[in-house]
Amino acid sequence: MQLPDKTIERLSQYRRNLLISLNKGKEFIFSHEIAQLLHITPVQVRRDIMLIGYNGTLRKGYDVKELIDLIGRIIDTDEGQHVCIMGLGNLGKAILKYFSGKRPKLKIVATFDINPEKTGQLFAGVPVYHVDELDTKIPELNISIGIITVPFDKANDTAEKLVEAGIKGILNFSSKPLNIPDHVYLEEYDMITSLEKVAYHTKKG
Amino acid sequence: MQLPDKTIERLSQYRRNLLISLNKGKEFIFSHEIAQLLHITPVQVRRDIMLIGYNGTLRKGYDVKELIDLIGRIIDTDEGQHVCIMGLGNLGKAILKYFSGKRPKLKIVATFDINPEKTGQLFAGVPVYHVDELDTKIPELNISIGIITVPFDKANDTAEKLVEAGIKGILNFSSKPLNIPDHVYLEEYDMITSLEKVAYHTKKG
DNA sequence: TTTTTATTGTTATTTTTATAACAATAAATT
DNA sequence: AATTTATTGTTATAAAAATAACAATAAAAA
Repeated sequence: MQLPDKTIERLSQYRRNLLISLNKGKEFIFSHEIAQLLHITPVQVRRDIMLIGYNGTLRKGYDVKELIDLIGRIIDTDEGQHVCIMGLGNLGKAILKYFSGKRPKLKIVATFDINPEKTGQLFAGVPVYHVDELDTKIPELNISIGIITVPFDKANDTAEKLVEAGIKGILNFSSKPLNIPDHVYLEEYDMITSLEKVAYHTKKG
Repeated sequence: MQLPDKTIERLSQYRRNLLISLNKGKEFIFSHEIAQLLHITPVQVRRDIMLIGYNGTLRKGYDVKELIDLIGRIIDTDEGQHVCIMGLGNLGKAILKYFSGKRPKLKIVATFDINPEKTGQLFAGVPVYHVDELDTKIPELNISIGIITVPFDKANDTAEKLVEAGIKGILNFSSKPLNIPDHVYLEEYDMITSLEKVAYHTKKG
């Protein structure tokens, strides 16, 4: 099943909001209710749900639990994936704390830094290794996803090391376009661009 | 001039990379060189540059300095804009430090929190006010952009307060779709979605 | 001087994404 | 029992974005 990128993004958001609804005791939900949660149109919700091959019940809507489970089967693996953070500066620490516990199937199991004052310790319960240990720790801890939070000028080196160590996907916070081979999935997450986009639109208004 | 959203995003990235090239002493640059920096195609670069109405020199390329200046005139205002951060937790602190000094035309001039242990002090040289002071400080400090880093359940309240205080644009890190009127520009910056997107693509590979 | 080459600028085409239209139908209402 | 209504699922259309095609031309080479 080949899903559009934008659908994947929305599925992630559907699931998070559906979990909240489920916790509130909601068993069924209409497309227009999901749409309202995300501020999009009901058509788009139905289309996404169609694309993942789920069927709701006419006049009753979608079974919240079933939909959550299906989205999970699309995004997650059964065993979950292990994640590491490259660079334990302010941003790395913030991201580590931000994610911890939020997504059970995506577990941050290690962080890597070059500063010997940080390495060998635990931060927020997660071990801090030296970058030199990457080659052994990535396979040993079965890490498939790396989050890069190192400074601009170190980003490409870090990415190359991750690729060499056998990483499968990278989430890049460094605002530096990375040079990695096609078989490694790369998601750029550029704060400066986002803020400048707001600046542009704010300027006009 | 009505520019596509994606073009704006790339302009921001062009500028950052052009600044680096300029500092290395590069005066002219070809579309394929810019493309290489960002890992996109030269056609896309030329098209973006066409859209902003700039003209390069045949066989010589684009004047780096002129292009940087033009992008600045598109994204920034002459006087620059003032920015505030809502919530001084780990993420808020990391973002504050991350941005400080990076963009001279977008200056973080205040942070807001509800914790009385934090308010009334300085963090990284920026004053921390209580959220109750929002209504007076936003106009007083001429703040037009707000960055939301508060937890999920406080996000909508915070956004509403910003809107009431007269904010013009919001960058939302809270992973919570916000309920704000159309005249306020909203940019969602959802880390969890980004990570789950990587997870989905990594799973397949 | 003439030809070739490298590069820009722009129009045309394709692909991706979102929106609209609407058929099907279970449930509710009359 | 017949009609209306609300909702899903899907196909059709439109909009946005990316890519391809190519004309124009200055510079370089012949």
